[in-house]
Amino acid sequence: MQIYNLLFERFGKRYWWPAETPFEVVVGAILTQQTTWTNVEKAIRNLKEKGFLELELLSNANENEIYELVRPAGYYRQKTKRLLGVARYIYTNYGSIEHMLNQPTDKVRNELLSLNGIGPETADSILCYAGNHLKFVVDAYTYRLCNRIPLLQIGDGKEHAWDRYHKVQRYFEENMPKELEIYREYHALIVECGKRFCKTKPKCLSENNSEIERCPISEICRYYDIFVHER
DNA sequence: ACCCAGGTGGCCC
DNA sequence: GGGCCACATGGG
Repeated sequence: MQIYNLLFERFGKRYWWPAETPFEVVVGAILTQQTTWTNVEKAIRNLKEKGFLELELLSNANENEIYELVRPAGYYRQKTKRLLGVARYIYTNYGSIEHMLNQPTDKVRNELLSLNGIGPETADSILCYAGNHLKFVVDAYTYRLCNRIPLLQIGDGKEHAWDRYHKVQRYFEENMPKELEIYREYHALIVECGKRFCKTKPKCLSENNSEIERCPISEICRYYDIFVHER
């Protein structure tokens, strides 16, 4: 939790997830896969203008009328299909995302995971930010943080991706308060820190010294008396 | 002209 | 059950 505090002091409250409704979280979670949020915002804006952030309308939509709206978010054909598939599932089985989320965590999670286009990170994002479920979201930045501190050496490879995901998730969940606000802010703080300092080339651990001084990961390492060297 | 982004699923051996 | 690869746009 010292890590959380250090990140919080540095970046402050993030107010995640940036969305007006739970269903918008679902849409955003799918669109943001392997894509920058600024591109996702454009697609969300397009969908919102046409009213497609409303479940019934989206689930009755045709792929061809969605393609162009989703295009700025990249992978637009694939994401359109996934969006429609998920919307149709929720609409026909529950009528609303809130109704679907109003069930035990594990049941919703397994159901989400069975849908095409929803893997562990997307499922947990929906549970944590659209619902009120205590599920910590793990992403690429979380792995990098674990590796670089080093907190939980986990590697960067794609092998055993699911095992690795749940290993990291369990580690965080076992070591943090069971509070929704902390779950939400912590992941958001890791993303913010990652966007600035944890690119694939570890800027914070190399190049100029002023960046090293300003990098919270360096502070964290200093706090834990871990010697950080070039890698 | 590269490289990368808040992943996921499918196919091949 | 791994190890690759397609998916695609926009910004640094």
